[in-house]
Amino acid sequence: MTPSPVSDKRQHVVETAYVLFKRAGFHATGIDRIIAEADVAKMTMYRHFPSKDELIVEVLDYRAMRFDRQLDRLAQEGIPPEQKIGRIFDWHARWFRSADFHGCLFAHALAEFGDPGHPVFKAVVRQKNGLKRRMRSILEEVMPRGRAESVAATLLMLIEGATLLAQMGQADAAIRDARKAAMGIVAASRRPQ
Amino acid sequence: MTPSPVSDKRQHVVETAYVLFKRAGFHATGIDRIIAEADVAKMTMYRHFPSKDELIVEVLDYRAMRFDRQLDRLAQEGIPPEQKIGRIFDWHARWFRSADFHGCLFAHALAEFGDPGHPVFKAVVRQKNGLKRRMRSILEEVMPRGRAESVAATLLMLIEGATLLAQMGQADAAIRDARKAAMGIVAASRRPQ
DNA sequence: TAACTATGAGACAGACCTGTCTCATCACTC
DNA sequence: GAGTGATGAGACAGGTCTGTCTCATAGTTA
Repeated sequence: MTPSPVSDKRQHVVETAYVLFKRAGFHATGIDRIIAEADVAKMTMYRHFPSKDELIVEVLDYRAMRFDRQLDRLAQEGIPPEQKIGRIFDWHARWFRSADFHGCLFAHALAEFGDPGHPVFKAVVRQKNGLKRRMRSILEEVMPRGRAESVAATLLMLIEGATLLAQMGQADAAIRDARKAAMGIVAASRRPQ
Repeated sequence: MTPSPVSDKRQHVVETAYVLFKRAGFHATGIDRIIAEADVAKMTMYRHFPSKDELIVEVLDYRAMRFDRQLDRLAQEGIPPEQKIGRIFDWHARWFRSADFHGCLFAHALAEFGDPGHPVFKAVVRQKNGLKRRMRSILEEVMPRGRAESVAATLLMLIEGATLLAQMGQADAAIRDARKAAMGIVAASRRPQ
């Protein structure tokens, strides 16, 4: 069997690193631990990723891509914006309840890499702005652009806050309250039909 | 001069560690760096704090106390709850604009110490619940207890989300949108006078 | 068969980590 | 002057960190 042109070892390292970073954090997870868990030689890892930082960026970008694809699948044409936004909150409710939930990897990355010039920081900003943009374009169906931007930012804050509360063990109340607040805000800003 | 009964070296270490943790994170800040910056012998530190983890908890508790005292000073009897809540958001607006703002140290601690049994994790939960309780007791003046709990949680989520967006360089828009949403939610839940 | 590529295995360097230990010093008290 | 308690200075242990290096091996391709 010819291995796939872009090696599957590479992807395996990314996915293993993701699990470990999620559980223990970035600085606390050593390269040795990653290669042991992935059952891969150290040089194999360093041939694919020139440094740990670049591996971290790769892991974040990979997760951002998976996240986007999942939300893409939820998006269904022809349903009202309220329902589209509601599905995004429902997705988070399911995430909070999942077995291996440990909070938001991107928020955690921001905590450990606070320098705005750092590639990891930039990867986080990309992901968060992506989610905001997604919600904004949904909202633009029923409100002017500037208003949609504001409401999208508010919804993003509710989601981020809910994720933090969920990590502190208040998942159910958090997503319920956040969802309710979000629906109220969207309704209040909606252009009357 | 007799040194104060509870040594001032101890407090000096706490404050130095706070600045370093805030800038670089917890794992990335070594003991050697802390004692160098505080200009203190290593044994002096370890005589006061049995381990780095306990120093971290001390730093967090110290910051939580300072935070509480600052919000206490803002609380003025006789003004309506809306205004009391508004002042909390204003406090955050000023914080976001301050020179050395690097996001929320407690949220960062949660990112690096995700084990719910860890003393650092518990210190974070204490602080966040404290802020929620503060807002809840303000809201109970004008709405029933259960409603106040829900609204307080929502305001907390807005604040946490705004802090995260502020760290990503969107401080002004974030606090403006969060404040506006908060005021709307409180108004909608207010028991009519 | 020969060449090429990806990988495995692990030694190694050099730095950094937390935490312990000893010994000297200094200020204050009795 | 003797004793006491807090501190300074730094060596030290034992471990872990990232990243580099060499050499062997296996599988595919020409």
